[in-house]
Amino acid sequence: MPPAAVDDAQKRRSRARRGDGDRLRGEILAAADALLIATNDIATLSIRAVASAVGVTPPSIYLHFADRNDLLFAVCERHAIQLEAAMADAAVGVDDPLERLRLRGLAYLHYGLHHPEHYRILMMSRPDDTPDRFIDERMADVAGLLPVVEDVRAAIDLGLFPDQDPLDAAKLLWMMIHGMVSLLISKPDFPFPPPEESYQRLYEMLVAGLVTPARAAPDP
Amino acid sequence: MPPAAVDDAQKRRSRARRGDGDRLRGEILAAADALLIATNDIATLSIRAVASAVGVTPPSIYLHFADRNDLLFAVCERHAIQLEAAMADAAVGVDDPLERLRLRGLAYLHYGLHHPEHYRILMMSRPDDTPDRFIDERMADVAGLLPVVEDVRAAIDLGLFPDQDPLDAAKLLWMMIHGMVSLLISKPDFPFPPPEESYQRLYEMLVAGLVTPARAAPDP
DNA sequence: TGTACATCAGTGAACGCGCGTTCACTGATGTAC
DNA sequence: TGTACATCAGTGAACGCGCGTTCACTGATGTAC
Repeated sequence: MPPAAVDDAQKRRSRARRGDGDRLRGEILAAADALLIATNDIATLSIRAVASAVGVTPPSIYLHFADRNDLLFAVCERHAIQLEAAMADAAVGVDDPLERLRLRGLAYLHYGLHHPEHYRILMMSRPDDTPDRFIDERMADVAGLLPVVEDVRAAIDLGLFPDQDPLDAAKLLWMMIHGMVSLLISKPDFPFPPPEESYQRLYEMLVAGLVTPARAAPDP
Repeated sequence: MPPAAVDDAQKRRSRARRGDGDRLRGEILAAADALLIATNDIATLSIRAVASAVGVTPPSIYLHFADRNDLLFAVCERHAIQLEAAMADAAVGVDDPLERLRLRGLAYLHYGLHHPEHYRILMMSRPDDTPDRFIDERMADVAGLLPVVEDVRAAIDLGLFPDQDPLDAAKLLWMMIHGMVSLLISKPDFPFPPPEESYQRLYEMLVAGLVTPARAAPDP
């Protein structure tokens, strides 16, 4: 006789034990994530689709999430954490602040390209589609902005960058890498150069300036 | 007695004359545009909503557009032309290629900020939401990229820029200004510096480089 | 050890909605004679 | 100038769909005695 408690998850999940009412919550989030990766379309993340992927009826979702928006919010949270982690890992063991910045940006680029729909939700949603309060307080972390600010500050302290507001500089860097990621995502058929190449050129442009030194810093 | 042919447009439009079957088409596009500006949400651009705004029944739309996607495509076309015109006007009468580039970018920024939903459709849509074939052939013009390429080429010829592929450089510039516009649109509550200020700093960064000259071009 | 009861994770059916699209049609406008 | 007819811009009603959400419920799990 088959063990009844095995989570077969294919057609009908086993009922949660009294204690772990939160088990379903985790499964819902995982299913939503998988669905998002599979379809690459946030519109397919309907309550019904998620419920069916988990093997549960739609009303069950409401046991764990107030409404669809709340579910999407939770999914956002996961991705934000993933992106932050990727950016944090990228700079581990590297001392040069300039190189740290380059690597963080590269990690950001890769995250966006490998999780386009996640990135789209996080960074490209219509503001009113984003769950309430997600932007204001969370956004600075979401973008992984704080470590970048630290790197910029370190670069200034070392005399690598001219003196400037590190936070403003970090925001500007965010804008630029976001431009690259979001355009590559939205226009996949446009003949952009390979992402790594574009990134390298962006980096060089920023470091050296676009204009030939003769004009940038005229010799007296 | 009131003239019967007056287009009262409020409740029931007068029937088009035999010749100008295309009259309705123009009215549909205008209404779609107005609706988009008013609601700032492409989702409200349903066949029904547009028809009702024009004062016509939904099936009438199909007399002029194959389907909803086709209508959205036509709306895109309008906006693309607007954006191109704004960028073209911006550089009129200016000789310095660097200044031309700066002004074109500024016009792009302003267009995006003043028509966020138009910009969103043009540049931030999920690729499969964009009407077929709009991207590939049209996109280079849509972004107003060709004039930018010319300016970059001129800058190179004058020795202002180091020798490089002008088209690739233009694509990179596009990415950067797009990053600014799209992030400002998507995160209106995030404490970015004022757009003009960010733009000025971006421009300076590009021209002079982010890194202090000492490191960028070490003196022998 | 055995029974009555409370808990609460998950169900099944239904609601009302707005949507894109279709179809057979109507009736004013214009044309041929 | 007058009448029969063709054209075709626009209509009205309906289709089938998937959606978010609600409600009263069921029945296995755990607890009290």
